[in-house]
Amino acid sequence: MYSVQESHVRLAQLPKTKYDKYEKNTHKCDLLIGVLLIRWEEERSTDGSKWRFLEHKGPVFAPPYEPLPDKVKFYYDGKLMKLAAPAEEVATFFAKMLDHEYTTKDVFRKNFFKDWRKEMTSEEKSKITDLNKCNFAGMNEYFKAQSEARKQMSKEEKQKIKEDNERILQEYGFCIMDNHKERIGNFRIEPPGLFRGRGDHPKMGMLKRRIRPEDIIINCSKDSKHPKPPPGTKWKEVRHDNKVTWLASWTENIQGSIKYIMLNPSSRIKGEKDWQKYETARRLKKCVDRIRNQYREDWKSKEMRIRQRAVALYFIDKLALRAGNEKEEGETADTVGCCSLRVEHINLYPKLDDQEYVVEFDFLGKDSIRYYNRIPVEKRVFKNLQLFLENKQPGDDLFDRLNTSILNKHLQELMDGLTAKVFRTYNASITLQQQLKELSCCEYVPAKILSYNRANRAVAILCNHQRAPPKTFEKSMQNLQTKVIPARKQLKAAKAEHKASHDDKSKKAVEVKRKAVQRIEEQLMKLQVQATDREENKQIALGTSKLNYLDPRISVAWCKKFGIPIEKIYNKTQREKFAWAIDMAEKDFEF
DNA sequence: TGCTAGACTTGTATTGATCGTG
DNA sequence: CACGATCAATACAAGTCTAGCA
Repeated sequence: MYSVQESHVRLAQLPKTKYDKYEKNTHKCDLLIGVLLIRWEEERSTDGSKWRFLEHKGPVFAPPYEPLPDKVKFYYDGKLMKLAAPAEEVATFFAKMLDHEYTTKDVFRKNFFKDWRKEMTSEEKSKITDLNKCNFAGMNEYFKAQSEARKQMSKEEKQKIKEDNERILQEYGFCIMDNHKERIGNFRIEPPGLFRGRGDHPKMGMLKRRIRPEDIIINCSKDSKHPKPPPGTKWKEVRHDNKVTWLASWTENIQGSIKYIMLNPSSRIKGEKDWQKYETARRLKKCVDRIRNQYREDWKSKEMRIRQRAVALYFIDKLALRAGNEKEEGETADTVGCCSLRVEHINLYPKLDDQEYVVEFDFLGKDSIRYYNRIPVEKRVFKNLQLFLENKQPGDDLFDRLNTSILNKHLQELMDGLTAKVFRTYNASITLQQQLKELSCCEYVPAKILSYNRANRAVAILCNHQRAPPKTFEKSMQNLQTKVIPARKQLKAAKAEHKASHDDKSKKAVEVKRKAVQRIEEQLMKLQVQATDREENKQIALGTSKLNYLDPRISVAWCKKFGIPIEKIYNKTQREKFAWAIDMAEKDFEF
């Protein structure tokens, strides 16, 4: 009926011709194949359907709760108490987190306690009225011992677990979409637990309830073998919607939002979408000058809404800010993006140090990561901002005549498929390309990698992808330094010996020493490069931009141009995700 | 026009596996 | 070979954006 093919095999075999027609209009590939592929492409996109055939085995559920052994004690107000399973389970969620800062936060404790009480029997409920009187220490110790025991398991036991996991992966971790076997991204249902919101989240500590088959909607094709629910249970629904890409979904109880099971980034469906994203960004490259001129003109508009739109777009373009959708107050942490900036988030300085018209940004963005930046802007922008601030309170919207929907509608008119986030993709990718051109230095491979990382870093800084310095940072830096010093000494010694051996005219010995010197020199250089890289990377996270913003073809082309093995830039998973680019891009690829 | 549900991308934190070293 | 450091994989939260409805 259909043939099953490994995804990466297909990617390696097929796309050359298929992608070529998008890369260059002139392709030398077989015309017939080209035509077929074009038809295949069109078939795929015209009616919005994402697949024709989809078969999978459904999700893997969290294991049922196993009550604690009797030796594990819980005390309330100093008195021993045995909890019934439902309340005990929720108590273990809290007990496991005792070392975490969360459990000291008022909001977390309050939310937890409220939801915990809902799981109690009426007797438990009447006794347990104060979280401060609960003693979870016994439970906490038990779980610590458990995790310790897991670490101490014998090789055989560990091997057994590994094999079991592998078996589950093989059975549930793949699906068949159209003619290919594809890896599923998250085939396990999230287990119950306490909700851990980021930042100042009003719902932190609430109980994330257990998901049952009755909560799950299955999506697959009619003519496939439908997944079976676990014995004695039923799915909420089985549907056959090929306009969407997900295999299963359920509604989560904290925010009431929908969670999905979808395919791995290595899958065709994700890869094509990713590629499309970068093609949109490349189209923006062609018209970005026009758009920039346009918004600069709009700074002078008679209409306030147009000026606001133009200034916001300028920020999105220049600073790579996110769009900034409105959020429901009290449902989530108070974070903002460009369109939702408030008066309190910026400061204006007509003069600051030796710069004019400086705007200072200070706000919490996605995941409550702080964005702090001071930048000089053009006088017109500055004057506009002053105007927007007139008669406003700190809590008022900076752009009161603008939201993401208005902005995106405008962008759509400027270019087909253009939205606010395309600017982030475009600016990230173009920055990488430029930086790679500027920074590329000597032939030494580790130094080349360093310059790649620097280019990557420039992007991460632009996108504000920060991280807290790793806890082990100082120590690992020291470790590196202690390696560098002996290497220096050795080098010196080797050089001296080398020189000395010239005298005895034993050519062989000289050669040996020369090699030794060279080896140590290389080692030393490698260490120094490593140390520099790490220092510069202290509080910047490179992963997010590498995975989501940088057109992988730029990196692939760079590798090909300088003969750098792709493995130095992308690990196995990343190579799978970017298989399309690795296959497609030649050394002269231009973003 | 505004609102919401839904689908999909992006992001950090945590967990698990692997690697290099004493 | 045990151990900690490091890197990769996983988990899941938090964004963006669209479509459809009143």
